[in-house]
Amino acid sequence: MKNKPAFSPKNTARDTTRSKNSILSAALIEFSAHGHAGARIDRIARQAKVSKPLIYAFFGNKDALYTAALREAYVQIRVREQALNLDEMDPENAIRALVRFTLQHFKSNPWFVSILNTENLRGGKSIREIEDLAEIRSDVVNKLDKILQRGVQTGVFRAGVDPLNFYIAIASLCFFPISNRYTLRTVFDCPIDDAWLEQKAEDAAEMALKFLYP
Amino acid sequence: MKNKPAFSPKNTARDTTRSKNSILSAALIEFSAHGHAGARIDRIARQAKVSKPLIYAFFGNKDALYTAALREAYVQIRVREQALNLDEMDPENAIRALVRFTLQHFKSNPWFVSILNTENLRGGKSIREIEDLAEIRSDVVNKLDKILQRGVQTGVFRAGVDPLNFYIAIASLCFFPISNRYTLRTVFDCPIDDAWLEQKAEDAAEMALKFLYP
Amino acid sequence: MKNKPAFSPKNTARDTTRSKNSILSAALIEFSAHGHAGARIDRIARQAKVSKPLIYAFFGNKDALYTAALREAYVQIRVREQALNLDEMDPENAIRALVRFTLQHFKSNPWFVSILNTENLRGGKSIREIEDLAEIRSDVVNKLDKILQRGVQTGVFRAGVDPLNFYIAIASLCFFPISNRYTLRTVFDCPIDDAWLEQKAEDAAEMALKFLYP
Amino acid sequence: MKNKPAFSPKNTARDTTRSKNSILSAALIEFSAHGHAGARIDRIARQAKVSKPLIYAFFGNKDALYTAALREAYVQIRVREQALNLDEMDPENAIRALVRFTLQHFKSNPWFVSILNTENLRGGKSIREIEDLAEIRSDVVNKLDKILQRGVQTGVFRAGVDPLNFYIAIASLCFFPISNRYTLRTVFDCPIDDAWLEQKAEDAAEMALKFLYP
DNA sequence: TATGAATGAGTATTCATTCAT
DNA sequence: AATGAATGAATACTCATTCAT
Repeated sequence: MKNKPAFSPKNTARDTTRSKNSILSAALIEFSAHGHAGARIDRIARQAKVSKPLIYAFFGNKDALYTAALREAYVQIRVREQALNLDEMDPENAIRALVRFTLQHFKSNPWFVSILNTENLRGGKSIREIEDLAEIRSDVVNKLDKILQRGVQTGVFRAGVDPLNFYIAIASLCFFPISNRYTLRTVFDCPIDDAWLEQKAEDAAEMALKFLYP
Repeated sequence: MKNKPAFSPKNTARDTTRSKNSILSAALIEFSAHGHAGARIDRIARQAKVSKPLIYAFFGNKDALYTAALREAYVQIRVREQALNLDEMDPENAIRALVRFTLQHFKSNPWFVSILNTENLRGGKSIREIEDLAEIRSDVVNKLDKILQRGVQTGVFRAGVDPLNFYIAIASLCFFPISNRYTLRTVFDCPIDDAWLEQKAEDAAEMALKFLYP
Repeated sequence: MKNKPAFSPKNTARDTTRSKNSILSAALIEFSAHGHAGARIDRIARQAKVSKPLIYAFFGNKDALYTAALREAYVQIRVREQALNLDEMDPENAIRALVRFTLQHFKSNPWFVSILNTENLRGGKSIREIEDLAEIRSDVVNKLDKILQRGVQTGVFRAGVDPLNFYIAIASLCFFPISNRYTLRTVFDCPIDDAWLEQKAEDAAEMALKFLYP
Repeated sequence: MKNKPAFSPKNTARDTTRSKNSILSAALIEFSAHGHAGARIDRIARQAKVSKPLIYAFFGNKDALYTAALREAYVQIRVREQALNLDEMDPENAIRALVRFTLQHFKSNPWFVSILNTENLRGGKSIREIEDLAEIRSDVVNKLDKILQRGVQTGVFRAGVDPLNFYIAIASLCFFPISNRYTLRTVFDCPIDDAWLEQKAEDAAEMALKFLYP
């Protein structure tokens, strides 16, 4: 019981960070899987391999933990967005890449889709509380703006397209089929498998491009 | 105690129906406002002005009530869809009208958006249980199909556009800005008021049409 | 399981009252035995032979239950006070009887002494909330007033003694030795048994009377 | 991390005492403000500006800390009692001074009143544990004894009055109006301000003296 | 059909206490 | 001597569900 290795003096600070991150990851999973009301602190503690009181010591209460998890969701998704490099492609292909990436992004991080929906179901009660909004804001709109400008310069795109509204359109086309996959599947009796989503991405890219052409 | 007046024969059947509908309406409101886990049978009973045991007598348990409310949401939304008449318009205007209607539809029936999201958050656990799917399926895809065919015939639209996929694209463009209004508002700092949504509808119609042109 | 006697239709209303009273009695015992913070809803439920949710259904929360128990303590003590009849005694004996009764009263209803102390320890937070103060107010001061007036008339008591302040003095002399019996016992090493308290009552009566003589 | 300066040899003994006293003061405040069950080790630690483990290192557990705080209450109150000098007054004035002092004493040290009540509510569980009772016992009874003897000698007081019982009577008259101020205030609708208490002291002195006269 | 009373099994949160350094 | 991190065992309170009538 007392055989902790003596060569580990850095324990305190590091373990705290590890515990906090562990809790945050577990909370993110739990809240996106069960929603705000359905999430259980018990499960988060078990998943994070810490005790419940530690969660309360670090985060205060369920609401604050949820808010922290929501923020973490954005932070993680923004980190993953960094990987996207569109500067070297020609404008049309950049748009195609952006659309494919966006859909793929939502598909491979379903907890993000879920926690977004959860938060909107709550009327955005918690996202308003987040202070450091800079870390939450997406850089993609800026990237898109550059692509559009390049396209206008080369004459392949028409001018006057608002990058934010255009990005929201792309996000809509990519988010909805994933977010609503279960109801779509039953109501329209379509498979919603990888191939189907792949096709969605192609359609969306096509639609986006045709909207941009002069 | 069991001396209900014998001279009230209509009581039984009619009141039963009224109670059931009252419960269903209350449940729809409650589930879309609070999600599945956050909904409270107590509140539904109070809102519907019936006792809790009556709810259990009619619907069995919370899950079954939720499923019934979900079904009711679709039924109601399909009823409202009937009002839409597109046959008399020329194809382009019909598309424009369809897009505007769809966005308006989601905007004025936010409980539908909410309960759809709730159900998808649950992985579609309940919608699978609904038996009478015919009543749930939308007729809009058929209407859209006819428009597309008319457009192809008059040469204004290109051929080969799948009506279902095209409808899902339109739904995406209309659903997402409403469904995600709260996070969009905070993250992108845009107003999401009526004017903004109006503009969304115009953009969406434009995008849809350009996708259809030859 | 379904063998409840058919001849008991009055059940509902009566059992409710019985449950409420049962809870109230248990709460009174629990709060006076353990103080406000030390009291346990669990124990109250077990003692009252009802479930915890029923307590919450009837009383709302721990604080409200405590307030109700405090009120009940006063109500019960006032009821017991009614038994006291002093009109037929001569003034001096009436004072003696009043003092003896007061001490005996506190001695045989120790939960009253305890809950009074508990409430004062709380700064009177709850007694302020009680609405129907009439039921809580003691009639003893009025009775005492009459005795004093009779005594003044017969010349055995001096005039000008305020009945309320005089009653508080009597209450002080009777309350303190009982309320503080445990610390007194240890600090002054005196027995604080029935005989000792009996003697206290005689001393108090003597002191009270000498204060009244002209 | 363990680089406390070696040139601080006084540190050990003196700081220990300071920490202990700091804890004790904080505990006294906390226990008298919230009772035994309502007191929080956390708050005591914060108030005393030490860590919780230090409290446990010094005192063992909550109960032992409470006992130490109770003892400290008596010690402090006895220290304050030393100030009282009655030898130079004539017996009647000495009694008056004693009564006034006693009431004033309770009024200006309300934590003493509170912790006494708390301990009695606990059935004296902890005061029994205190070993060094000598330090806890009041010297006032001895002082009072001398006054009574002087009064008997000068013929102003009657003989045969037991000083302990008489002191308890005085304590009763002074303790109760302060201890029970909140319930008295509400039940009898009297102010319980300084003037009222002042009057109480005069009444009590008057009552005490009349009890002593031959 | 309809309901007020009642409850078992949770659920967020707290608190005295200990561990590891 | 001293502490930040951590936890087992409650504790007030809730909620879907059922009982008795």
